[in-house]
Amino acid sequence: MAGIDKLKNSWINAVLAELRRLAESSGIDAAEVDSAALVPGVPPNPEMGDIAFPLFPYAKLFKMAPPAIAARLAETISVNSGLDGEVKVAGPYLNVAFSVSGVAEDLLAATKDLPAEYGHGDSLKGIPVMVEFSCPNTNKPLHLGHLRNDALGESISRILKAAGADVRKVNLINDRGVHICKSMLAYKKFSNGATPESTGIKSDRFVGDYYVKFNDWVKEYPAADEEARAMLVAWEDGDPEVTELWKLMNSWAIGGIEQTYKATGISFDQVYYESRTYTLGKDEILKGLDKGAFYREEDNSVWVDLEEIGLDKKVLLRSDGTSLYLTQDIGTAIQRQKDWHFERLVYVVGSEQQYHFRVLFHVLDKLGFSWAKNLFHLSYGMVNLPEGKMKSREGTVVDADDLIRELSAMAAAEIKEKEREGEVDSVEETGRKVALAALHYYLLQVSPNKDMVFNPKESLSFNGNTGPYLQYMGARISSMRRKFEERSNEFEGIKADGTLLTNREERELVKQAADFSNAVALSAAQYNPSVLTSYLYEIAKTFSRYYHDTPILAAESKPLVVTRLALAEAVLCVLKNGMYLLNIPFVEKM
RNA sequence: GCGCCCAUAGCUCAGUUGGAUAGAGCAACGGCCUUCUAAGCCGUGGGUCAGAGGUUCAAAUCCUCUUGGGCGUACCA
Repeated sequence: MAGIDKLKNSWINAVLAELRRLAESSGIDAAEVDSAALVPGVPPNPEMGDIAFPLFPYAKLFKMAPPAIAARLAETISVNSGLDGEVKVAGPYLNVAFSVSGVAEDLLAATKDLPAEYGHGDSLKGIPVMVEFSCPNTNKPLHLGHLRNDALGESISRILKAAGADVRKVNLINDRGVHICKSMLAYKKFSNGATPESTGIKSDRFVGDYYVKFNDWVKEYPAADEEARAMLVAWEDGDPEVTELWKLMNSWAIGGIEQTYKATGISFDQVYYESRTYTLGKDEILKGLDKGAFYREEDNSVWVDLEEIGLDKKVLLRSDGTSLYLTQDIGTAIQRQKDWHFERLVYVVGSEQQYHFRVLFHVLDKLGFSWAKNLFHLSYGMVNLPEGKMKSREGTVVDADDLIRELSAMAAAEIKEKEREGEVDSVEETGRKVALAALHYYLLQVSPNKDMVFNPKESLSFNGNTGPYLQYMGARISSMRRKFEERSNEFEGIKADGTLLTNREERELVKQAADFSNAVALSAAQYNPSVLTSYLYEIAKTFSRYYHDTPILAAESKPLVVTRLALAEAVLCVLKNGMYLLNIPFVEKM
């Protein structure tokens, strides 16, 4: 447990002990003091203390007004507890301003040399968690909606891992179905053998363009739909020519998508392909049928009755015996459990599929799988434009590659405008990293379950509550470190001393930095990276104010320089590790 | 129709699980670059937390209803 949690706990125990003492002296059974009712908070401003105990819940028991209880506790608590700290009565609250020097010492020791594990915890220690995300189609390139999915999936995977879980990231590529055949058909009809190489078009976009062509074509030639379906049948029969084309176009689509993953820092431990999983699940359904979990209709289709969970009924096998999306997901989940014994499986999938996952989890439970209770749908809302939904028909879909390219160019232009070209290592590379910071922060600062609005103009901002702001603070501290290194001989043998950190911002920074692992744990428990975006923005802002007002390298004594720099490095450690959890690139210079 | 989700400043979003005067960024206005990067710092204005009831010492937060919006409710994925 971090120093700050220990300190808080000892004060909680001290207040409880004091409450019991007060009870006994008032002729009340000390067992009547409800420890669960004592929920400490944080005073509205730091001058009022570091921890607050609202005493309303005890008014009834003591038949005293809360301010009177606070006053009585304050009289004796310091002496009885032996704890070091200033106790302040603020109306019905008992506030404590404790000494942070012990916390500061722990913090400076724990963050020395910027260990990448600082902030990691064990709230999910050893739990194998599989996280599925992205799941693209191979008929078109990624768009803004995928970027939210990818950002959430990658970030929550990193967060769960930092909370101690054993995480396995998996993708399920939707590489079969009639939509793929549509691209293939249009390619056969219109390409004249063109390739991504011959045209210089990014390969997933190249495939997507034929999907668009198909949709134009089918308006004039409705039989194209029928031809696409026929092609799917030929594919399922293993027709060599169709299979060959399918392989070729899939390799283009997937190759292009992988380039985008690389550009955005997304990766997977294992990739599943729907072309190989789409027949799974059938046997399991038949087993369930034997056990009486499902029932067969006269037309031979198999159904599950969902009345137990307040829903209707759902088909699991078509009358011709073939699988559906749901059936495949059942089979895939079982297959994954065989591949890797997860305790939890998190599906990062849009909120429009909530119904699907309720059914999926329920069916797996009915089939008797113990792990079915730990399946979780991390449902996220849609990304809309200021004008409304993105619509491919109206061409308002924001392409992922285009967006990243535009953002990167804007960031690069900003670097030039600020005349920092000579300072950064590479304008292009730094611009790209700043762009990703803006994008990922923007997508992750919103609670996942909510729909969000993406305004292409405003969202591209690099000022204020944004990813680049975090990068900027990191770069500033990095810069200070370099300057310190140049003069390090002046400070030989001088050690950081936590007791020197006494001003308001220093105390705040110590407390905030010490709280990092709690923020990580909370973020993991809630499957919500926005907990971390808020936390990091707060600490960055505190630091920004601090170094604006307080000289660090020019502090009045050498021990103070060393100590303040160590504090800055503690903040840097938090920023760096925290940004990693949000997939926001760290930059030494910007 | 039924189910799930959402509604907080002009705009985009937070709000630590029910606690102190509801916060931040953007936008607007006003200050601060011979001093560790001005992608910054400080300040001003801006709110009936959609509305109405209820529970509670205490509600943006929990419950009910109403209004407005989104998404589902396929032998599609």
